Amino acid sequence: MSTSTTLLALLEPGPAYGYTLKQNYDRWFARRRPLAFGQVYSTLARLTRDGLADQVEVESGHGPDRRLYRITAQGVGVVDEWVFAPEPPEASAAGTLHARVTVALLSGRDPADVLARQREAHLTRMRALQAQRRGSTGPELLAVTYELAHLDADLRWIEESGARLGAVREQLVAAREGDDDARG
Amino acid sequence: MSTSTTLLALLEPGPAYGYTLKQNYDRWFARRRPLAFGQVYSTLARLTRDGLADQVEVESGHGPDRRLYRITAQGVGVVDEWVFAPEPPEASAAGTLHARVTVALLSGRDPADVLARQREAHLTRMRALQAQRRGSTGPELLAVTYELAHLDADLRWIEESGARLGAVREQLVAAREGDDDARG
DNA sequence: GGCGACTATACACCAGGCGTATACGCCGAG
DNA sequence: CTCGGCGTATACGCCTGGTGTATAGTCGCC
Repeated sequence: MSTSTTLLALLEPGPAYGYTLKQNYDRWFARRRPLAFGQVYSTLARLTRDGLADQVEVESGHGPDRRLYRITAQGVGVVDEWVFAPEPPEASAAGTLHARVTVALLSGRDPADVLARQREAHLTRMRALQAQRRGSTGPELLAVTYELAHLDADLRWIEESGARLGAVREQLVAAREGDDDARG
Repeated sequence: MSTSTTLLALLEPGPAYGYTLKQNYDRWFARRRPLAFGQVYSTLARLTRDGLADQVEVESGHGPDRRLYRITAQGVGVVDEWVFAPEPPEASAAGTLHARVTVALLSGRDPADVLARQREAHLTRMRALQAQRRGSTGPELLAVTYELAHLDADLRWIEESGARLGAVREQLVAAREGDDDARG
């Protein structure tokens, strides 16, 4: 939902072609999630079908038809809602790190190793971002800061969890023994 | 990739039916991402096709055929790699909050309002989690702590960004004026 | 005069995800 | 005893999102 709504939002300042839309997208959001040309057109088709955008003009002649898309009033409503509606709770912690640690615990792999490797990768990435941050202003500064904040959150969690792994493992074993589930 | 690998990992302790697999999944990961029954079977089909799992037995007679699935050696390798490989950088900041603030800035909506609403929602959620946390041990404590850490990261970013919004907006307007792009 | 870069779109395909249909057994209410 | 609901178990169809590739004209340049 996020990608299509983002594209829709980029139509708000005025009508645009799929191609220019993609260029604008790259300018602001490529850092967060790269986007293929192909997807722009399928997304525009869906938005049109759903009444959130419409084709204002089809300019034919030189090359392929150029289709000018415009956001509808309904589309503006959707963007509006998306922008201001707080994220639902579960989306806040969507990373896979926690899942990976859980799997390690369940499968007898060493979770401390998982944490250690992730910690190294994060530290490397943070150093790069901190360097980049010093030269940044405006929107880029916002983006860099956002990523740094979440890497930092992961690091704190890594420290805290690392200290607790022993206790967690015991809990888990106990929980499993309470089972007697049907397993071949 | 994460969901299918997670299911695969749950096959490691021993062969299982799709149904029991889903129950096990719910037990450990439902908090993070709910999973429909339907998806379990299509995922198992893909895993089988790709040689990461195979059918060990088809038990027919009472009701629908019960199919027992087993992880293959290759499957174990895939889980192993996934568990220990650090997440790629871009995945760390996958939330939409930053995107929503950017859209607000681009579209003339009030980004401070976006931040304020998200802040309220986060604070509410955090109070609930902190209460839950006091009664938690083991794996659940890990999960709660993980989410809390990321909510906290968002809050810090919200504070920091809020103070900088004026400067960011200027940067953004300047960048746009440097354009003269082909727009309607 | 042909080659590459840029503008512009369409199409086919795959994975992931959601809802619903199907089928059997068991158990309690009436 | 039978009917309906619940638990076990799987299959199927459909949609969204995402990726790659084909197509086609235009422009500049050597």
